[in-house]
Amino acid sequence: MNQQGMLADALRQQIIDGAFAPGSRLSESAIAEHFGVARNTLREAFRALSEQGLLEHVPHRGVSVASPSIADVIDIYRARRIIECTALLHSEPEHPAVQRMEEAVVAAEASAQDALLDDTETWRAVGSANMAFHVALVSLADSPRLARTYRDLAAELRLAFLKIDDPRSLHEPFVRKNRAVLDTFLTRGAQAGAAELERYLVQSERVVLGAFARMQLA
Amino acid sequence: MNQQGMLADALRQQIIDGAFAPGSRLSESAIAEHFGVARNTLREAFRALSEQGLLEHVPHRGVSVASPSIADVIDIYRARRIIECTALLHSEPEHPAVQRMEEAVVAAEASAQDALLDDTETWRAVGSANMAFHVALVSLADSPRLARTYRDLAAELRLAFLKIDDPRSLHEPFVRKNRAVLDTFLTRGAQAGAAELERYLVQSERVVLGAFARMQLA
DNA sequence: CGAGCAATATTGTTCAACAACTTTGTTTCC
DNA sequence: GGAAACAAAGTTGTTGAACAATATTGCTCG
Repeated sequence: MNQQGMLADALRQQIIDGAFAPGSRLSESAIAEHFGVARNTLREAFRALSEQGLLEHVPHRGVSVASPSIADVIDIYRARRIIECTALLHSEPEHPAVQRMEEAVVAAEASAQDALLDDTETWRAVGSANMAFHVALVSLADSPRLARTYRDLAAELRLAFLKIDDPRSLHEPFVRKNRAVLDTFLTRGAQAGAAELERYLVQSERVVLGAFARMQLA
Repeated sequence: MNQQGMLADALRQQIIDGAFAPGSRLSESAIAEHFGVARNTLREAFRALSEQGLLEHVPHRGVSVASPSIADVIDIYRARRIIECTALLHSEPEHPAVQRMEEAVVAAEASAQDALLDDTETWRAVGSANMAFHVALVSLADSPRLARTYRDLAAELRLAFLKIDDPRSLHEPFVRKNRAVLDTFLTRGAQAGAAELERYLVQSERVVLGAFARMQLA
C-alpha cells in the first residue's frame, strides 16, 4: 500500500484509540514530524480522514478531531437503525457473516468477564468487540457501500464514546443484548431478530444521550 | 471557500456532466495545467473525489473516472431502496422538502416536453431534475449523514447512466413515476407513497441493468 | 511470435518558499 | 478599567522544482 494509505490508517487507529481527545487541534507540522513525513503527505491523509468524518477541517484553522454533538449522535443512531435493521431483516442464518457475529459476541463476553469495575482499557476492548459484532451484522447485506458507510458511522460514534468517561455503563449492558439479538435471529427468524435489534439501538442511544446530557450539566 | 474545495467541486461537476468518459484516465499534469493549479493541489482534490466514489485511484497508475459495473449498479440500487423508502415512510407531508420535490417534478415535466427524440442534452436535463427530486426526497429525513451518502450514490449512478447512450429510455418513463410517487404520498399517506417508490426503484434498476446487459453483448 | 530488457512516462514524496489568513498581543483612546 | 484599532506572530494554503518508485512502452534477440 501507499505511504499515505498506511499513514491514514495509522492516524485513524490512533484517533479511534483516543490518542487525541475529541475536539483537539492537530498541528500539521507537529504530526508530520512525529510520523516522519512531509507536510504535503500528511495533508492528503488528513483529507481522507476528514471525508470519513473523523477529522473536522476548517479553512486556515486546520484540522481537529471530530467531537460529535448531541445532534450528531441522534443522526448517527438514526442511520444505524436504518442500516442495521434492514440488513438483518433481509438475511439468512446460513450467511458466513453469522459466524463472525458469533465470534464477536464470545470475545465481548470474555473481555467483560475480565474487566474490573473501572478498568477503562478492558472496557474499551469490550466496546471493540461489540462494534465488531455490528460490523459483521451489516456485512450480512453483502453491500460494499452500506458497509463502508457503516464503518464511518461506527468510527464517529466511537469518538462520541471517548467523550464519556464511564465506559462500563456504555458497553456492559450490551454484551448480553448482542447475544440476545443473535440468538433471536437464529431461533426465531429475521423479523424477530430485527425487532430485538431495534430495541437494542433505541436503548443504546438513550444511554449515550443521557451521558451527554449529564456531561453538559457538569 | 478554498481553492481546492472549489477545484473539487468544479471537477465533480465536469465529471457528472460527462466531460470525461467513465473509465478514462486523468493525467495529473494535464488536468493541473488545465485548471491552472499545482499538481499537489490537484492531488488533494483527487483524493476527495476518490473518497466519494467518483474517481478510482490505483497506486502508481493514477486516477480514472469510475466506471460502475453491474454489481455496482445492483449495490447502488439496494442502498437507494433502503435510504429513500425509509426516508419517505417516516415523513410528514408538511415538511418543507416536499415543495422542492414538487418543483423538481415540474421542472422534469417541462424539460421532457421540450425534448426531441434523441436530444441527449435535454434528456440529461430531465435526468438532473429527476435526480433533484430524489435528493429532495431524501432530505425529508433531515439526516445530514444520510443525505451525504445519498449524494455520493447519486453521483456514482450518474456515471452508470453516462455509459448508456439511450438517455431517453433512462429518464422519460420516470417523469410520470415521480409525479405518481409524490401524489400518492400526499393523498394516500407515507406508507402508500413508500410502496409506490419501491416499485419505481425496482423498475428503474431493471431498465439500467437491461441496458448494461445489451451493452455487454455488443 | 514471445520473453526479457532497456527507455520512457507517470505517479509518489519531499523540500523550501511565499501568500493568505487567523489568532494573539499591544497600544491607544474614551 | 474596558473597548476598539492595529501590529506581530504563528498556522495553514499553494506553488514549483526535484528526485524516487513504479508502470508502461518499445526494442532487441532468440
